[in-house]
Amino acid sequence: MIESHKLNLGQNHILDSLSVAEYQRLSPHLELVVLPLGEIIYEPGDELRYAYFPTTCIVSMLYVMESGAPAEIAMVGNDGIIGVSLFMGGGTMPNRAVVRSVGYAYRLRAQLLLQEFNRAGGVRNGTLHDMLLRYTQGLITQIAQTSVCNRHHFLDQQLCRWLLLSLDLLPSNELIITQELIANMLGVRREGITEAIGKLQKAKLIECRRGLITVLDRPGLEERACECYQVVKTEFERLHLASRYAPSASYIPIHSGGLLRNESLSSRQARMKQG
Amino acid sequence: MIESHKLNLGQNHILDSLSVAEYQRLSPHLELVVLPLGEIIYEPGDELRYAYFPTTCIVSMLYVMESGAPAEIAMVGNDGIIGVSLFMGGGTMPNRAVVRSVGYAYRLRAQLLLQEFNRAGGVRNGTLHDMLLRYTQGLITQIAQTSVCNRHHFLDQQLCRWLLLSLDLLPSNELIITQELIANMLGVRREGITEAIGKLQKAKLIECRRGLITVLDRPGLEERACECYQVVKTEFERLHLASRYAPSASYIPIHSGGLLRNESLSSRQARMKQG
DNA sequence: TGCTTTATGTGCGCTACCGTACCGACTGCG
DNA sequence: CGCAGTCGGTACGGTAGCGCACATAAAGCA
Repeated sequence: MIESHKLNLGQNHILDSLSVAEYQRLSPHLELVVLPLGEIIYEPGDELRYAYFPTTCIVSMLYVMESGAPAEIAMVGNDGIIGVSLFMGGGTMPNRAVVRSVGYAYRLRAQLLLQEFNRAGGVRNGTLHDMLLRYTQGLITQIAQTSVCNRHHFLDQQLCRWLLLSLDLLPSNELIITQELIANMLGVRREGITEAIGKLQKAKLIECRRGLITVLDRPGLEERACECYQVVKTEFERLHLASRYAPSASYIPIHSGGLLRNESLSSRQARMKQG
Repeated sequence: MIESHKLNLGQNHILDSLSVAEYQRLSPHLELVVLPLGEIIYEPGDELRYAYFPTTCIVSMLYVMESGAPAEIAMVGNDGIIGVSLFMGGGTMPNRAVVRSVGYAYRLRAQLLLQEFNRAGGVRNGTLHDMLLRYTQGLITQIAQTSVCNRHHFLDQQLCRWLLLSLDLLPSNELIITQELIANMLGVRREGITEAIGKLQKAKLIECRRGLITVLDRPGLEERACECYQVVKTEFERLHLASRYAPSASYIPIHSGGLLRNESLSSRQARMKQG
């Protein structure tokens, strides 16, 4: 699970923003790990032993209801960190973090993160302390906007928002995920997603195969999405938190050829379906 | 607007938790102010000149959509602070903060808050820095749970949650608010609220007059509410953030006789209806 | 007092999404 | 290859909440 310390380094936005001194202190302790689809980073109430800085993976923060039905609170990729409760002081969270898209992440022992977080002398600009809090503020906006979107917008608009937010965390224009999982994330029926995807396909915005969605027309998606996507994206840019992959004005589609395709999609996803 | 520095002091949970040293540094700069219904504390993008520590008022964080329709993201009372963006580093937020229930709050110049926040030596336990971050984590849970609730639960359940959360921020069992405003907060039709309130009245859980809701049976409300209320409340208690008014196990109803009734309900509320 | 404003209650057709059921198609595995 | 398991498409009745249009009632004001 643990790979070279050098490979792929510097792909997480928070790590990229560290001062030289901080980076030198932390980098020896950063371990690059692969996070497989369905891996649970923490459960409600779990004390974290590590914080994770995703580079190519995407992790969902899910609330799992008493009924067992999950709902996505927020998604975290190479723009952020998993383990906010560590430095925010709560220690744990009442939700679950689960890997939604295979990929790499750097992990750092909780204690070391805290040590660096609390180090901060007088000046804080550009420090880890500063970046982590700014990221957390961005997270608040993402969560809040999800709430608004849940209430007010049509499912196909929500799907556009969700696709775009996911896409911004990925290096290609392909999303490896089943409709059932999307339904879980958005907290709706699987059939509803089928219908919404059908609409987007008819509009030539996306193209689908089993467990794979290819975005054909990103600007078209943005146009069709509700305001929520832009609100979140603009706020992240303002906070200097935008993902390394997030395109701003112009957009040139990339074809990865599915480099990080999941080996065993089905078996892994079984774990994610329920509590 | 500015009242005695001593009157009513020590009713905000964050201020109450400060160390003696911190309290001594800050208290000379805390101004007790009345926040009237409908007062806008900040608009999206506004740089804050003051942070506010509510004691008896309730402030809503609203997102105002492009259509002009508002939706409540979170509510803040004597358990928290208005002005999270100050210490989180973003400076501004993409939402609006508006007073939903008249009352008092302590205000503190932004610069002084930041100064104290950044002071923190090695030990942080029990400091303002610590409390503010822990509160912010609680806020995240509240926002996230609102999102889940929006998606999954019936309107009358959501109303129960909302009533209970509001009640926990108030010293009596009376809520001074119109159905129209509740509808705005929950992001639904006014008629929907009328219907939901009707159900709760039939169940003898509440009693209503124009612009006034009296809670008759709190345990009944809790039973009828969805899990979301308990999740938020439990998390706030775990983080030592519970409002001074929030009852835990046992509950004895209080009759204030409507001490802080709004003088001109209607005119004020006109401002809140739209963008 | 009577008039105006504002809050609340009610009815009715509409629709986005739900719950359920079922079927075909793709994929991975022996 | 053929089978089993999973994924995706479709259909259909049900319903929570919407949009609209009024009616009623309570509070404020002159």
